[in-house]
Amino acid sequence: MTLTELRYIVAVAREHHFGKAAESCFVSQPTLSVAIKKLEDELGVTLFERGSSEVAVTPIGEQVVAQAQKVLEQTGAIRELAKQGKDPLNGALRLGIIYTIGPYLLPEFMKQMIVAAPRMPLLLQENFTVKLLEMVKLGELDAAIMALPLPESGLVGQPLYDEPFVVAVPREHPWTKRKSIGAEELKSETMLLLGAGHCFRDQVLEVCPELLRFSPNPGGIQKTFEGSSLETIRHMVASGIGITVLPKTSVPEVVPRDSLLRYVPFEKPAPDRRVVLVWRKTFPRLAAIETIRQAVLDCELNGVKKLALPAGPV
Amino acid sequence: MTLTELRYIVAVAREHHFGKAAESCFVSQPTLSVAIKKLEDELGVTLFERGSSEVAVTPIGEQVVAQAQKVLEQTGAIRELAKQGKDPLNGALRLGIIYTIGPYLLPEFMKQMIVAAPRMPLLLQENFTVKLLEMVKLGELDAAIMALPLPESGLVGQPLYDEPFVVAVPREHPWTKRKSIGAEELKSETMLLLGAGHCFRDQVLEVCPELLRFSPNPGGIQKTFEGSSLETIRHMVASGIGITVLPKTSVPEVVPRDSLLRYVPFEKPAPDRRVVLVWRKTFPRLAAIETIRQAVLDCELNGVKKLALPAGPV
DNA sequence: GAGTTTCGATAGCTTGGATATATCAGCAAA
DNA sequence: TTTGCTGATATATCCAAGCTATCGAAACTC
Repeated sequence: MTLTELRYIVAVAREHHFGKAAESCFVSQPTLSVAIKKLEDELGVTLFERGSSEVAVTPIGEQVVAQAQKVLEQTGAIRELAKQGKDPLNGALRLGIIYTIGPYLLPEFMKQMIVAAPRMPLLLQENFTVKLLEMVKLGELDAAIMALPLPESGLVGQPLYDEPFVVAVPREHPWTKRKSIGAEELKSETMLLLGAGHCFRDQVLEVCPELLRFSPNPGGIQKTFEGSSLETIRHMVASGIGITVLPKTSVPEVVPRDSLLRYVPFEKPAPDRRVVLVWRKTFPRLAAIETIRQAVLDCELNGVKKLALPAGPV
Repeated sequence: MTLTELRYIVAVAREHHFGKAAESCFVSQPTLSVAIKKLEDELGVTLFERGSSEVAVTPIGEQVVAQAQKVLEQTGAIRELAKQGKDPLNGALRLGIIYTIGPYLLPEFMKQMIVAAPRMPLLLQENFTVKLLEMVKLGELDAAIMALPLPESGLVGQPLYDEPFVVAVPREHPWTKRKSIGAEELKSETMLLLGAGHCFRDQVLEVCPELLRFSPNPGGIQKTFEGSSLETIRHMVASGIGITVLPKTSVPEVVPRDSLLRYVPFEKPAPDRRVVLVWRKTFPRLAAIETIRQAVLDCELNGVKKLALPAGPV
């Protein structure tokens, strides 16, 4: 049984005439006759009673034709589904993002995406880098935004932007007078850090490895706060416990006069981190990926360097 | 799009593995891969995301596969329909029968049919020969039982039995003493006949053409009763208006003592009529036709000669 | 890290079936 | 009897579905 044969019998039932049915199917009359014979043989029933100058549909033929029409309608529905699903920018996309980027990138990013891909709702999830990588790999997420460096993952990624680090100090801190800070100076201060798992913690330690020498001494110069976020760290800095390092995108463009914090850049070349978009190499909706990348690049981001580098394995 | 391709994608969605899906479809893996590629190209969407050591179904793929399953179920329903409709003795059959046979054949015939083809209900219709022939020809009936001779009809028929005629007279009629009657003697009596359209009327006139010479004289020896039936004629004979000729099957096997009628056979060779079963040459349920014929032959019919002659054009 | 295994994609070939044209056979009307 | 219409049949052609063999990438093993 083939869909073509079903189309043929529906046409004959409609036209009551093999020749006209063949014409309406854009095939020759013998083609249609043979095909219907084949179907009748396969089903073991006579669908049409061929009389001279008239073709009658047998009772069983009526039933089969009606069912064939249903089948054809349902195949039409498949095409319809495909047509609607054809647009890669149509349908939800599951996007992961790390904790230290999400709160600062998403507000503007979502505005861009709603314009760029109004029919692609985003299912967002904040998590740690390693967890996001795993979820992308398992197909639980379609893509994720995170920062380098990444462990070997078998995924592909594309750089989005480089984001410098800045030092955040209390309003009364002596460094508020400074134009810039050297990385090695951090070790002389009480440094508040995110808990293990946050990649940003590791990135900061990378900038000033000497901080590690005092770890894991909770009463020492370096303090680690598990389960915390950059915002809670920021509040702690405001209270005068210590200082911290923040990614530039988390710092407001204009710091209000009454803010309890002040931000001081690093000496050039300022340490930074590279933010990338990663996805499975096999993910089929590449246009969706590109739209996300473009939406990020279109965001007004405080002091970052947008990148136009090719995608590659990460 | 083909049903085979739909089977393939359903298998892949089920197995999450091209090789196993191919195996379950009894084809080679390349065959299945190529077929799915072809369907994806035709629909313009990616149905499966081929990763290393796992195959994921895309969101649109999920929808398409679900719809494909519906289609396959519905095609299964076609096969099911065909299987049930395969038996020619399954499903109603529309049978016509002439007025002068129906009341006498049907009681026993229906008993036979219920045994021979319990799943083939009969839609019965009594009418005149010419009307029945027309309806069979137009496909409004599937078959009909009637008596020869027939006008050229383009149908095929098969003899069932030969039925002798008998003379019916009032109980007090002098012919009740006779062993047999000659056809030419009828013209001396007041003859009651069915109205025009009843073939039996013509068959009786054929037996004794001299009756026609007095027609259409309503006050004469021959009386015609339009809209009547053999039973009403019989009652009129009982009342003594005249005599009539009846087919043997309408005469009870044993005539009750208190009957107002008596039946006298014709001289040998007794005039008779041939009862046949007719159908369209193209009618596909030949087994149903044969079952009907056999059921008639199995009937206990009063003094008829069953026939075993081949079918032929009538 | 080299070798092995797994899995889907690709290449090349074979064959069956779907299609076409040409023709036939049956039937009805002229 | 002829003519025209209908679906069936014969034969040829060609595409596509199928196969085997092989590749390339990735993952696993030792």
